[in-house]
Amino acid sequence: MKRSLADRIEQYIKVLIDRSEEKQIEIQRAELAETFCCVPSQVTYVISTRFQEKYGYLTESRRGGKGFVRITRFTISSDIYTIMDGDKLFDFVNELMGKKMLDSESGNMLKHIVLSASSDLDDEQRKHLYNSVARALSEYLNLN
Amino acid sequence: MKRSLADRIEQYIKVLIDRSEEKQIEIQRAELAETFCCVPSQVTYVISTRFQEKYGYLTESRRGGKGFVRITRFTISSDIYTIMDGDKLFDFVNELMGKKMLDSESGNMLKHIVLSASSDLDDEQRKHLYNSVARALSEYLNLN
DNA sequence: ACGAAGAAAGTCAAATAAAGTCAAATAGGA
DNA sequence: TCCTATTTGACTTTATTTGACTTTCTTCGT
Repeated sequence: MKRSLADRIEQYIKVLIDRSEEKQIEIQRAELAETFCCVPSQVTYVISTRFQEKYGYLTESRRGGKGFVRITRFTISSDIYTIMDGDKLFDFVNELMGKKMLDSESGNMLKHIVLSASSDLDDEQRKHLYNSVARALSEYLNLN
Repeated sequence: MKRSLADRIEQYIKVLIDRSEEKQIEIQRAELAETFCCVPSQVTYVISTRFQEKYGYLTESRRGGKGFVRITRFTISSDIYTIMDGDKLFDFVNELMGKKMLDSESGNMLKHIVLSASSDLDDEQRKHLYNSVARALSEYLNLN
C-alpha cells in the first residue's frame, strides 16, 4: 500500500499542526515543495483537497516576498444540534461558559453578534443561522 | 514565523503608537530607514500599505527641512468597509486582534464560525452575513 | 525680502520573491 | 477499460525591495 506524495505531504502538515501550540502553522509553499522534491503547485493541491473548511481547517495565505500559507485546525463534529432556536443556542453558549469551555469574553461576543446579525433575517434564515453557529461552535470546541 | 522587512517596520511603528500617550507618533522617514538599514521609500511603502484609513490610521506628512510623517490611530468602524466580503471581514478581525482589541481566541473562533455558517449560503446572503457580523462586532467592541 | 541651496518626503517603475491557476499528462483502482 | 486522483509545469497575480528622479519645505546669504 504505497502512499502517494500528496498523502505524505498531508501527513507531514498534520504532524506539524499537532505539535503546534495554537493548532495553527505557517509554512512556505516553496520550502515544503523543496522538502518533498516536488513542484510548489503540488503543495497547493494538497492544501486545497485536504485542508478544506469542511474537514475542519481554515487556510489563509499571502503571496510575494516572505509569503506564507497559514493553516488552522478546528475539529469536526457531527451535527447534534440540528433543531436549534435562539433560546437553545443561548442556553448552549451559557452552558459552555459555565463549564469554562468557552471564556466569557468569547461567549458574550458571540451572543451579541449572533443576535445582532439575525435581527433582520426571516424565521427560516434565522433558524438556519442558529444551527450553523451551534454546529460551528461545537466543531470549534471539539465537542462530540 | 519569518517576517519580511515590511512586517518588521510595521510592528515597530505599531509598538511606538501603542506606547504613545495620544496614539499618535511623528517619525522621520530617513531616520527610520536608517534604523532598519533600508531605503527611505521602503518606509513609504509600509506606511502606504499598512497604515491606511481602512485599517484605522490617519497619516499626514511634511516634506523639506524638519519634515516628518505623523501617524494617528483611531478606532475603526465597520462602516469603513462599506461592501464587506469575506476577505475584508477577515482583515478586519485580524486587524482587531493585532490591536489587541479582540483576543486571538475569540478572533479565531469568530473566523471559524462565520466561515462555517456562511458555507451553505448563496452569495447574497453570505455578503449580508459578513456585513452583519462586521457591524455587530464593531458594536460589541464599542467602535464608532 | 528674495532666491538659491539643501533637506526631507513622495512617486514610480524595475527587479525579485512567493503563492495561485489551470490544464495536460500520468497513475491507480473498480 | 474508464474514471478519478495525482503530478507537473507554464503562466498569472500579488507583495516586497530598491533606486533614480521629483516635489515641497526650510534656511541662509545677500
